[in-house]
Amino acid sequence: MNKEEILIIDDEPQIRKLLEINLEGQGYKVKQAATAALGLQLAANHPPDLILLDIGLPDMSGQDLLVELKNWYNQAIIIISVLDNEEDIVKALDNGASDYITKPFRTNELMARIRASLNRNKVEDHKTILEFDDLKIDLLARTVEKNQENVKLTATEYKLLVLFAKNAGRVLTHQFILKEIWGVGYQSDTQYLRVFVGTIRKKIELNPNKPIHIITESGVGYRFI
Amino acid sequence: MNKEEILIIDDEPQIRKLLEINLEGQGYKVKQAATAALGLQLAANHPPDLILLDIGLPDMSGQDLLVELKNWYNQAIIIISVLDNEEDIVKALDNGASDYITKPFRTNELMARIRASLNRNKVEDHKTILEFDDLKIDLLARTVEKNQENVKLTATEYKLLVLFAKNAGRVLTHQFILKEIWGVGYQSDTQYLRVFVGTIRKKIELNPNKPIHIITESGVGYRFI
DNA sequence: TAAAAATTTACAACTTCTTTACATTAATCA
DNA sequence: TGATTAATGTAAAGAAGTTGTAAATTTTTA
Repeated sequence: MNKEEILIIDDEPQIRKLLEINLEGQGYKVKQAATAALGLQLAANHPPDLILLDIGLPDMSGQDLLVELKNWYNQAIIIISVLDNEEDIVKALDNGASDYITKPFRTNELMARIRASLNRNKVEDHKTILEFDDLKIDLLARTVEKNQENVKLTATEYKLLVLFAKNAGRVLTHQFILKEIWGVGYQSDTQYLRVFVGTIRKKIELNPNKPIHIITESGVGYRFI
Repeated sequence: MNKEEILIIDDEPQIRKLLEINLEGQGYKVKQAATAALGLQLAANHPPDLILLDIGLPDMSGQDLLVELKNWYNQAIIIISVLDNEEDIVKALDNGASDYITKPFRTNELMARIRASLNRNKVEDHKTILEFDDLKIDLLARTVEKNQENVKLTATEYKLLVLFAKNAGRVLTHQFILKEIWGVGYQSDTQYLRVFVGTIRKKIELNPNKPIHIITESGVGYRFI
């Protein structure tokens, strides 16, 4: 099998080095760019399987680069950001980043995220039956089963669950979810989300107090597994 | 056994070629059309066992062609679409498509879908008696029995019940049902549906207040079990 | 033309959505 | 760490939207 390629766009040489060593150790092929301009060029020349993008770049805002890339690059982009900049993270996720990780990061965790994102690329998101452990969603029949038993969801609950399931593993921001389900203009009604996530959890989680499917990412949104 | 025939309607030659090679490799007979007009003509001349229809055709909206075909063509139509465009897919399913797959697709998956659809056709074609617990529908004799007792249904009630029974387990939207039974143009007359579902329930359900066969999916449609 | 079926109307019953109030949990900072 | 603040979760009530039913009216069928 061919080595999977990962492009790192980050201005700090020591971070690049650290990532390079770890990623190559995992058997990935690594390319590097210290500036947004170079990163864009490398990505365009030979699209990698995944991009690691530092959101705080000197020559161009990482956000702009992200938007630029997302115009044509359909694979996973994982954002690297300093810890205390939650606003940037949320914005990046809204702009289509698939995941984020904060500096300083534990390399194990980053590697796991990378594997998950690469996997997701491979797995078809065109399936009509989505399965997650004990949970099964049949998009054609429009039915949901937990342990072979039919679960009755309202129209909105179903829409929400499907949105989560189609983006399994990804963090979806409140904003994004609200826009997708309720449309533009409801983006401050995060309370809806809490109520609906609550009712869905009651229906699909074995233990709604300790959800294993719909995970809360405090301050950001939710992640479905 | 005769080779099963599959008609491909797609304007991209390379997709057609790809499909042709794979399908013939699986032992199917393949016909091709690059335009909606030609596809319609070929289908009419010699109805294939299954149609693969690209929803983004140049000369005619794939949705319109789908509606056109569904007027007389009773077998499986699998939609191929570029975008994972929820709206288009829902619309296509409402218009009677049996399945869909988005480009780029893995051929293995498509082959599996085709086999499944062809199988379903066969089963449906051959089955002239549909049974669900205490309910028995004889399509040839055009009779319905509840606990061995004959149930008298009007023409519309019968059509509706058969539609439900043939799609047992999946949710049928109001739109879809109205189009199938009353035809295009009645798609906002959901009140018909309520009245008819009511009368059918009175005739086939043990307890019409707590239906076990025709289940309401509020805001969406009905599901038959 | 009479009977049956389909359509339409009106309203009751029910389900789902939204909102509010408050409890619980997570994040922050001295 | 523990107190404080912010974010999330839950329950419940009222509003809004959907569905069900009976019955009157129109259309079709025999």
